Amino acid sequence: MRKELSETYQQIYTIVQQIPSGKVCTYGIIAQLIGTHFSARVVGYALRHAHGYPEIPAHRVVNRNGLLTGRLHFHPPELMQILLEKEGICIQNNHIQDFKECLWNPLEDANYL
DNA sequence: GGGATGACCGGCT
DNA sequence: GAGCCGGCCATCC
Repeated sequence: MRKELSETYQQIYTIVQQIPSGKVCTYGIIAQLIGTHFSARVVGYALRHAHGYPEIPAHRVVNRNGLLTGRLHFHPPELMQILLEKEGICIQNNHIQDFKECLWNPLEDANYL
C-alpha cells in the first residue's frame, strides 16, 4: 500500500464524496471529470482502494449501464444494494430501475471543485 | 523492469 | 439489436 495516493486517485475520491445521498454516478462521468475519460478502468481500480475509506460512498458508483458490477467487492456483496435502497434508490436484480432519475449530474452542480 | 490484470467504455461486425 | 474486440491508465506479481 502506498502511503501517498496518486493525484488521479485524489480527484476520484473527491468527486465520489461529492455525490449527494439518493444519487448515483458512473465510472465514465467520474473519469471524464478528472480528464481521463479514456481510462474508466483506473476509476474502478481507485474505487477498489477507496473501498477501505468509509468516507467514500463507493456504493453510489455504478457502470454506465446502471448495473452494480462492483457489488461483489462489498462485504457482504448485497451491502451495496442495501445502502442504495436505504437512500431511496430502487434496485431490481442488481440493476437500478430509476437509473436516469437517480443519476447525479456533476455538470449541473459543478460544485465538486 | 516487463507482463498481466482490472468495480470500464466505445466502436465495429 | 446483440455480441466481440481493442484501448486507455494504474497497480500487482
